[in-house]
Amino acid sequence: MAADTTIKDIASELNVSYATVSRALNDKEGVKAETRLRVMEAAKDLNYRPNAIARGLVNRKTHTLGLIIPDITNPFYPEVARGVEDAAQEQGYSVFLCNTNWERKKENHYLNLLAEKRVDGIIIAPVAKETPSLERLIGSLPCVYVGRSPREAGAEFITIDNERGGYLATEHLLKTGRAPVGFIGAPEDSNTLEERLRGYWKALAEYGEKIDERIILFGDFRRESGYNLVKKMMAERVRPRGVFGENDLLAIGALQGARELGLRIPGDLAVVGFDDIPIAGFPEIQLTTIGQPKYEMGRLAVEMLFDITGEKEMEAGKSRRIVLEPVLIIRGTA
Amino acid sequence: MAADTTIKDIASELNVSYATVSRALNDKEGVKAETRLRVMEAAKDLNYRPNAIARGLVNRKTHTLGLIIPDITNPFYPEVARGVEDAAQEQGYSVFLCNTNWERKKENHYLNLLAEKRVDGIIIAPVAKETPSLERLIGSLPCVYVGRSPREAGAEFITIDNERGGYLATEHLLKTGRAPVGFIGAPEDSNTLEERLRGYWKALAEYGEKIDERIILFGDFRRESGYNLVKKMMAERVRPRGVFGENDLLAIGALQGARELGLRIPGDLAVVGFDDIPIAGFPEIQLTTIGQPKYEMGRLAVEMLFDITGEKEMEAGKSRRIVLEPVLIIRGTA
DNA sequence: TGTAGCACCGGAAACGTTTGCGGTCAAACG
DNA sequence: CGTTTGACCGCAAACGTTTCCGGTGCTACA
Repeated sequence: MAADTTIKDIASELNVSYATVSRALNDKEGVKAETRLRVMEAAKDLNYRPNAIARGLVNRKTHTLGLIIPDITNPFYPEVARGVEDAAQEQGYSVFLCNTNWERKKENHYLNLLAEKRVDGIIIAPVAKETPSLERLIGSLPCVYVGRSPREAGAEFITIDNERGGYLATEHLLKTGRAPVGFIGAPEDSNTLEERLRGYWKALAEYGEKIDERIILFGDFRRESGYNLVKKMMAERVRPRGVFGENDLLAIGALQGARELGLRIPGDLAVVGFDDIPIAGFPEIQLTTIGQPKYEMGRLAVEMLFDITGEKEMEAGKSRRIVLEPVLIIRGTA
Repeated sequence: MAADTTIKDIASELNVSYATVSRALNDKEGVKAETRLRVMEAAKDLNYRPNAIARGLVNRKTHTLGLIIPDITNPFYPEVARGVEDAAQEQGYSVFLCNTNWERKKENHYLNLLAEKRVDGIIIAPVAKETPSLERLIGSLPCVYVGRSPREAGAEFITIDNERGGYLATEHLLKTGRAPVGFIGAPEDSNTLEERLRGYWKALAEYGEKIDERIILFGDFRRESGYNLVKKMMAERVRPRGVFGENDLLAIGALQGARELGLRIPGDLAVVGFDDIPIAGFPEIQLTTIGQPKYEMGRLAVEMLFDITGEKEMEAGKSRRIVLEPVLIIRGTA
């Protein structure tokens, strides 16, 4: 709008070259202390604001990160978002927050956009099992996956062991005598489904239970889905006495659906979720679940990114391909 | 990293000037259909990606918005964030999400950063009653406030009538015979406190109750604060039979603290909150509260922004200074 | 055949920085 | 007094685009 004052304005005001102004403003050497002072002063007077766009063009660096998440409305993601934002800001970076709403098309769109905007790196919690459009970018744009370990070798990631998490959840249900236990999940090819489901299968197998497709139900990631699915599940002939929800929102929905059916929790039906979102710990909910260090994962993702770009090396001994150990948090629902 | 291919690469590949390439790529006229095709093809072959930085420099437009919110972890804000993101994306804009963590220093920092990055506009849910550093920017950078009406004339905003909301909440408590009713709020100079508190006062006055400082308590914006504050309040000699929480998180914390004290809700203590975050409607919570159209507010904010910049006029009749009517949502806690 | 008009294209400036290179000037050295 | 040195600074190129202005060649008309 109102024409910004540029480095040239300062230069002509002071009768120096604008190279000098640039040097003065950036604390580069080769400019007299007095000149530097005059420049600083003029800059303040003229209300000068460096143009990060121009700067980015010549430096080929934008000091900007892209963060792609599927659903900012799911309390899991804001937590990791805070982690990445805090860590990024500490290094003077800012972040583009992109919400894919679980749509691959949108994910794709944002991936391209971020590449065009020449962000210095991307952190992504992908929508689905695979992200082909990203794989094409890798190599030209540093990237770390969070929450899922990507198929391709060479890609960096931070995640927890989803299979083990699924196993732990199901095992807990089984160990406390809740067979048969059902599964409530998101759409078939979602990012973490497969692994968590595999953990579920594994526990079933280990405890001599067989897989029953009638109580393995898929919907979407919203709470309502858990609510509907549990009702559907309870209408089957095999009535499960335990349910494992792929995430907490789903599990909480299941809780609510079950209660509406008149079931007592955990007496008639035990429920365990995944993520340990803040609400899960509310006294009114007390959801048994699998914990993930969300905020820390966000931070770590940024650290890994900076390690790749050379912006800042990680502490020795830290890997760029981290899979964290999930922990079972036993509360009231199982 | 791997050197990006530029418009010049395409040009030299095809033995045309890069002006022509630019025209072809941007669907400008003045280039033969056949040439255009050849350019498009070469662009695809060379995996060309327009450089938004360079583009932004010459166009003086970044197609980027800044969104500043105090706490992405409070479910209120992700909701409005989704609104702005969706609306922005529809016009081909992306958004910088900045989280101030209720710190004015960080807010300030981000304001400067966004200005340097030459975003095309800013949407801000401010930390405090006043935002001096922003006021200096206004005029050079289009901006709309959300959730609070700024002091200065001329600034655009979308908010609900916080005073009326506070009034409605308190009135409901009073009308149902819950006097004395206490107030739980955030730090003294927070963005919405004053107005909501004024509504509280007004209702008190209207119902012949007098203000009792002992049951007007301030903490921060987290749930824990509500939890602690209600306990403190209940230790006073004047034992309130109703509490109005400045936001839902606070109110829910109060709920939990009160229950832990052995109080029955709403029998012994009635609680009403503000915001109507998703959890408030959970069967386990059933918080009576004041509703705000969060998502819509986000959308409207960017519409207003685009109206200012001339990017896209708003529908006729819509104002750029909107104060919405709050609605009381009666559920189980009052 | 000369010329006006038009479609297509190229040259070059501009956007606001950073930075390599070279120039000036004074001090210091022989 | 001449030369070297080093501190300070200016010039100009570069980053990757867009866009204005003009030039070329062709068609169509007089």
